[in-house]
Amino acid sequence: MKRKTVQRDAIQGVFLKKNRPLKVDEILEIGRSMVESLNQATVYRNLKLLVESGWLRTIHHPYAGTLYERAEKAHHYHFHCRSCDRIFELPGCALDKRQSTPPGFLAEGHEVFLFGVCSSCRAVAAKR
Amino acid sequence: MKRKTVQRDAIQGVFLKKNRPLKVDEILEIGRSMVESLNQATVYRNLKLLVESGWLRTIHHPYAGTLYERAEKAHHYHFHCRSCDRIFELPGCALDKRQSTPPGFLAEGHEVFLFGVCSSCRAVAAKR
DNA sequence: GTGTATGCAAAGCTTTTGCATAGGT
DNA sequence: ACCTATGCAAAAGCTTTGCATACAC
Repeated sequence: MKRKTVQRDAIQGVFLKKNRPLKVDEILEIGRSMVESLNQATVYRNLKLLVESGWLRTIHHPYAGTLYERAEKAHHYHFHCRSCDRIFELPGCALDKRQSTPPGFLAEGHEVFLFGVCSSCRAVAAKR
Repeated sequence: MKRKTVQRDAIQGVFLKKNRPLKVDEILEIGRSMVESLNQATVYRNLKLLVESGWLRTIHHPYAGTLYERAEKAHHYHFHCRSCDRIFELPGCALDKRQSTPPGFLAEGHEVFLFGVCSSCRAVAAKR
């Protein structure tokens, strides 16, 4: 049976507080400000639990590695700015599933990552 | 200056021979059948060189990790079959870039991974 | 002959796991 | 009181790096 622990509460709290995709070391660091003893292994174990229970979802960032975000958010894409290195969440789903899936294939889900320069970085570049 | 070596020749040969996305351990194993002494570190160093020179491209598979494929191939998506675990290359690009990119953002590239069941696995499942 | 690329081994990361024990129920 | 979840430390991938030497030029 799944027990309620202050550690898992803290980990979930981190996501509620930050409301953006997070890396494991960020979760650990922020979580420790809530529960001092919080351990790396505990974070990994709870992330796995939370993904399995459907509370979290993993994102696979080509450069930054694995990120986690709340699963309740609607399906969306991610945009990585190569200038400021931030990750943005893009609303909507612009993939034509029928066109992208060959006959006979069943697509159950997809992950999209875009790369480029975000609007604020472009504005800065234009000024120079 | 970049010297020609039998090791890099072999690594490139592996891609020409297999003509599909490959993992590092596959490249090492197949490459060793061509150059017995081929070393892991050499593979990693040459993969980096070949990516930088534009001969190879990396794919970031959410489960299998990093894969490499020849860069000369046209832009395409990847499909991972959760039943047989194979990775398929899907022709074409069905993403509406304008729709998926917010105003002010410059999208320079994107990576798409689809998950589901491939046609042959579906056929097998249907028979049962 | 000169200097880069290789092989080998060690080290760095990220993630997982074994084990004793604290703590939720 | 029971037994799961935690903390700690070690281990297990994957990738990078330092160093002596082989070999491409």
